Amino acid sequence: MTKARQERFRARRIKANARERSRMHGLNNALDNLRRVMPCYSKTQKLSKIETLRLARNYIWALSEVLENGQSTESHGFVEMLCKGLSQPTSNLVAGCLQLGPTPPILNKLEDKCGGQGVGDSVGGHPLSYPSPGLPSPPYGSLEASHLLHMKGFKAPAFDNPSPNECSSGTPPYDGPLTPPLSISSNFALKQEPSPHESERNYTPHPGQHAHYLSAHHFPTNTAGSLPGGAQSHPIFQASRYELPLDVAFESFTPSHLTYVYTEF
DNA sequence: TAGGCCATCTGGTCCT
DNA sequence: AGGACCAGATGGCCTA
Repeated sequence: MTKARQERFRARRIKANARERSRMHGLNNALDNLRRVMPCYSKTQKLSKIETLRLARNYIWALSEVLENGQSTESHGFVEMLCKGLSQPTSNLVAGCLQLGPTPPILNKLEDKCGGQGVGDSVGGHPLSYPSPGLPSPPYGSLEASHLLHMKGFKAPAFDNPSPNECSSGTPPYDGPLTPPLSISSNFALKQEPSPHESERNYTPHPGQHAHYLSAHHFPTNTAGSLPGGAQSHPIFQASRYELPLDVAFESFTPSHLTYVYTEF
């Protein structure tokens, strides 16, 4: 190879590198645009590329369920769909965002979408972006709901019993094993043995999992008064052995109650 | 310090 | 020939 040819080759390589850089920047810009329309968009706490794609898939799937089956965006199932296959930190982030406050950001986004600008039209802030009333500003509070599901052993039912008919309108093809489920850390002293409510609720414990139940002694006494319905009237306090499967607890108590319990421990 | 994530470089392949 | 796309390699940065 002559020197002149080497130089031509080098110049071509440099040009190709620049094009490749530019191409990747375009790809990243597109990915960033996608991040902006995802739940829990934050400039300071960016989702990774792979998590963005996974969340986008889940988001489309979940919104399809909303449209087709009328599922509530405030339901536990909606959050489960969003979190499916996501890493635990991302799941916690999403769950925390959607379970805090009176108005799910998703709803705000949908409303904004319908009445406002199109995606990508905004300047200096996306039309679908945070915050919504009652929600913390990014990076999403300190311990509150962003940690709410960070509890060892919690496993949402939909994650546990995957089946071909798991979703009436069709679960999106799953591209690999799930990352570890949302986990509830540690301090719930939890039991492996069946709960009295297990059969009633058709709740199936998971071998090797823990943190299945929440019972009265998990609630510090000074929080009892804030339980829904009042401490004495609430079933969890009516019997010393009364226990709630965690998924049921999540339906029964607001995030603030559970957060309170969690932080107390 | 290991692992995750990322940007960049590079060579290969395909298409125009 | 040159551009687009892709995947592997590499090194930097950050965090647990």
